Amino acid sequence: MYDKKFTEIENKWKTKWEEEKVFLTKTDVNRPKYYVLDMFPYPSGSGLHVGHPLGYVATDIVARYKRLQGFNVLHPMGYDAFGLPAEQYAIQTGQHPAMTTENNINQYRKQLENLGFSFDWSREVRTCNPEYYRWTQWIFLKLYNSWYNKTTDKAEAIENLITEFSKNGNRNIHASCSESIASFSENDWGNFDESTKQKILLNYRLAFLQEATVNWCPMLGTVLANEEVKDGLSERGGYPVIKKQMRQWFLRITAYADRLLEGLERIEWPVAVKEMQKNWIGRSEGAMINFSFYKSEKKLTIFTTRPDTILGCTFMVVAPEHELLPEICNPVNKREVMDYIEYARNRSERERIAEVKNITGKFTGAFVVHPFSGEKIPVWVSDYVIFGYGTGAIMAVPAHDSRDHAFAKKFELPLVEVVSGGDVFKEAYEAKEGTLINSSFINGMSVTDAIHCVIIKAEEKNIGFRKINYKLRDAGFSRQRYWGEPFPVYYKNDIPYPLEEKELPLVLPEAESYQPTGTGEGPLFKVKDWIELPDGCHRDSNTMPGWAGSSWYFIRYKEASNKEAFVSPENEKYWGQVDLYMGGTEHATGHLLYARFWNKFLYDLGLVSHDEPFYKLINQGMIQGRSNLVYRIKGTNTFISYYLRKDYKTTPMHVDINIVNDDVLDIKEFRKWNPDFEKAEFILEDGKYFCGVEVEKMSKSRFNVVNPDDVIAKYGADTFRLYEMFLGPIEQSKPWNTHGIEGVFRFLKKVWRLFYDENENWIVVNDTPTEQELKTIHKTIKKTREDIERYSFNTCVSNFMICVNELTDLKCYKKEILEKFAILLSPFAPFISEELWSLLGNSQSVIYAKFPEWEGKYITESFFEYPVSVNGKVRTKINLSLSLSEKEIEERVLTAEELKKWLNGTPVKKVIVVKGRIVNVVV
RNA sequence: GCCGAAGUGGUGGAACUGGUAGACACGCAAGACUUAAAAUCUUGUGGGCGUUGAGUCCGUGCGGGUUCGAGUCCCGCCUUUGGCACCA
Repeated sequence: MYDKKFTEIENKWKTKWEEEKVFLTKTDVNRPKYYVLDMFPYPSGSGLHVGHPLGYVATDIVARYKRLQGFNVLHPMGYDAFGLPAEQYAIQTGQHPAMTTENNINQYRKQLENLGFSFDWSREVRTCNPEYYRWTQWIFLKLYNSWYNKTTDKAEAIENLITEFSKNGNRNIHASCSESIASFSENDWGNFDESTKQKILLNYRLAFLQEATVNWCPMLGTVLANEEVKDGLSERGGYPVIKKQMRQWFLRITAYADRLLEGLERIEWPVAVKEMQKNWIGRSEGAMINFSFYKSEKKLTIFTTRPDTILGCTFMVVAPEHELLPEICNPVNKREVMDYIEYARNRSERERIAEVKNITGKFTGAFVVHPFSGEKIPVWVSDYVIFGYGTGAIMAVPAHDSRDHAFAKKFELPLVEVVSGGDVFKEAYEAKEGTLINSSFINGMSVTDAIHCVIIKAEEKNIGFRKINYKLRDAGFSRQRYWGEPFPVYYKNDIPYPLEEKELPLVLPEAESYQPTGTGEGPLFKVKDWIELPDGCHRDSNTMPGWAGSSWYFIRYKEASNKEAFVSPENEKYWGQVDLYMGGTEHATGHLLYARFWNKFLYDLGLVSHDEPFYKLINQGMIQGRSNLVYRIKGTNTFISYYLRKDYKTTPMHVDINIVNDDVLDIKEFRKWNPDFEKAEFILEDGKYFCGVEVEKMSKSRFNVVNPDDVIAKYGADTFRLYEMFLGPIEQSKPWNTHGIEGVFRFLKKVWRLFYDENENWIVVNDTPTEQELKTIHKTIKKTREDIERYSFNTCVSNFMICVNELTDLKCYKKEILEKFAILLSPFAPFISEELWSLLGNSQSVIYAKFPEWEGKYITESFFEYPVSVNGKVRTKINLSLSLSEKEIEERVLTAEELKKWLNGTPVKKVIVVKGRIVNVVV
């Protein structure tokens, strides 16, 4: 019986697959390739839980399916092994992160192997391995040695730029750079000293150092990326985050903003992820417009997306950090304004967000002159204007912007309606519909026309120009951390210089302490003999962020063993784009954006062949935990059963789901579980203690983690795989619930019984299949193909069940049929399929089999039972030949006896016949 | 507030381009086997009315619309969920 044998079968094939290296993949230009990839895991200390494999099972099915179709399939796995948790653990326990990481990886590997995945382990990568991060550092140096040429719209070597500078200065250069650089001639360039040259070049490099306001987390002692900060708190740990000025490495992702946006059109990704990336990039079209200060040469430049409302501008607002602020302040207001700047600086990000409704600001005493109306307009300062976006200054149009409206209301500033259509005294009218009023030369125009007209006019007057702005910021790339890639640079007189390629990898040195210094230097700062170089130069004490290694690992898989290059051109080209990429939504704006950026950069250098790395993306849903709760009556050691708890004040507590059965607590085990509960009292109902239930994230602290190893021990990996697929569509999140697993297990037992009777006698015969049997199997082949192609794995499993139910009813034990079925099942339940395949007399593994083709002649029906409806309601069914024409069907239906009572003599208006589908009679 | 996704039996879900709603499975109920339990097998299972059986009405979050025909398309609402949130 299968239920006694599955462990033996699974162990047998696991060993055999490994011995025979059946999953080893080699480049083969004579076969079409298929690249199917999972987002590689961070090997955490708690191992895999049942949620992790969901995506892996799906990709493994696709990988095995594509192999059966003759594709050469690349299906690798590796580990995102650098990162914070290992380091936090090291700080707590003093164990080297390399050690704990290695242990965790071994644990993961074992668990993954138990699940029967067809990974080519010879290609495994670990981002913390020097042989891997040597190339991460190499790519960093490529970024450092490149600039973005806007004219050719791609990254180019920095040498070209230097050559151009020495020929023509920077007058012809159109580049992405940090700040606008004063123009210089070829002579100037020649006369600049080394330090000036390097500082200028840093402005152009794609990896560059910059003093910048960063998210500094004092508790973690590190800088965090925007996406690591949620609501002003660190995502990890939930500690407060403040703004701090620091010199950091940045990657110039903003140079790629437009291409990152455009590329989304050419890939098949979930709309939600595309939307998120679009929002994150945040492209907005508008204009830069200068307002001259009253009786001054100085200008205030603002960015607006609504130049049409310019005549409705009644005041200006600048961010507290705005550089002009100190000089433009009227002496009378200066004191107050300076106090305000100080106040704004000391407000943490969290306070600022929490107090959005608390509008603050000060009048600077300065005025600008309206470029079109000539009116004198006051300039205010407020922290509702963000320094980091646009120019850090805005023209306020209270009638048509709700933030300006609120500000005007609070400080009693005037308001002028310029677009008709709303009640602007009540609330700002922000719609782009309506006619311009009170607006001199644009009166009567539509919003769209007015926007265009104002920009043209501003360009004519030389006070402004069309401008596209992005929310996307250059990516901070320094972390004050130990467990990451060291920067392959050294500093001489505070100027960074790259290491030579042959000096790579720059290996992470041993450290005595992993504690952050707290001063903004990384822990490496304390490793003096590493950080300080004999010639007086020094290294960077920071390391790269977690996403560095994961931004290109999908390329390394194409040739993980290459010692001379990050990948050879042949292998890169052969495996090309990732055809299917599976992973969680949590990487929508982090990993997936950075990986696209790095890949586009490598594409510009001609190092990869596709500018979009991942063609098809699927986000697998989360498997949530199903927690159980017990309720302790406050101030006592008495626990009250779930349905009785309402009359008491109780504290809910998570309880280990392993000592709960069908929500009933095992009191004996509970007493043993924690010494505090040894003497606990219980108030029961029907002699049972019922627990509460909550569906939430699976985590150790909630005691709701289900380990796949336990499920596999009880039912086997095949059942586990089938069950995870059977739960529902792959993209959907769902709670783990073992109730249904029996059904899938039963199914495999039923499969087994098509080969063996209840006394374990082999019952397969070589007889010729009947029409019915052929129909069943060919129907299933067709459906399985179609469903895998659209990633509908749950319906595949249903269809296997239907097929087996039918074959069981038909008592079909025929080799010809069962052999086909074993192949169909093999991507989903590889172990049992492999066993049955070999029992059927095949000496080679089922992975070398050919996926069966279905033939229309076995499936085509000659008759169809037409549902006949009258006025859209199904009234009867009439069995008719499918060869009948629509006219003939109509005649047969109208004369049919069964329909008489419904027609009841009423004249028939119309008959709709859909061949092979339905007949509808309209009366 | 803005943007996106989704609401189908007691439960997970199916229904691909509008064409027999509830496939498949869980659960439940009844029965067979068994001293008994488990396992296995058989039958039933959206709701109401009716009933020996047939029958018949209602039913895919709610209200409207398009259509011979709507779970599916359109409009308006409600709920759940994910993301963004002073981005000018």
